[in-house]
Amino acid sequence: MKKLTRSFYERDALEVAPALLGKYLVREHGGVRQVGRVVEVEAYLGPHDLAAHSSRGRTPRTEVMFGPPGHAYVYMVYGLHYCLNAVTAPAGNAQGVLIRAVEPIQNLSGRTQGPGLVCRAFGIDRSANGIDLCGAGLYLAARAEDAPLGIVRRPRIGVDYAGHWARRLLRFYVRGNPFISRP
DNA sequence: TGCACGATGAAC
DNA sequence: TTCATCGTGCAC
Repeated sequence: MKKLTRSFYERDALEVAPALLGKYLVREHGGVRQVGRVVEVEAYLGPHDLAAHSSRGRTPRTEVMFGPPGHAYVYMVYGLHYCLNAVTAPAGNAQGVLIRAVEPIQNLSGRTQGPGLVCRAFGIDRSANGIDLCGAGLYLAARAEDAPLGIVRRPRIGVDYAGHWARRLLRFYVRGNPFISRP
């Protein structure tokens, strides 16, 4: 497997999101290696995207989003769950791609069909916020034989408050994959 | 300093 | 469809 490099992330989230499908999310800690195949993602396009956290400006929480690409933006939702994003585009653009679901490949227990469940299965919490995805510990990687995938585009989930941004087709998933959070 | 509300998941 | 649960962001 080949770890994705900074340049992979240094592009518009609209481009990075579908490119992440079929890639592998890897976490190595305590001598254990967990692997999941990314099957569902959402793109958040920056401060002008009213569904993106960065649309409220640079705050302590969104600081990482405004930073350099290839870093993990992890936040808590509903006081209960964590969500993992990869920061994309050059620093200051405040874009990101939310990892919504993975297909379990190695050392993952429990369901992984939803952003909160992905973090739970990988043991990802607030302490992972800001981690460099181009380093060790937590990263995304590609396999050599990368067969082309059927990709489905849908509106993002849980962002109905975002006006017309809620209707844009910024959610991407692998066609026919049984591990997506919902059709 | 207080308060309304989530980029969710599970139960009913 | 409802509820759990708490950090954030914004209104006073």
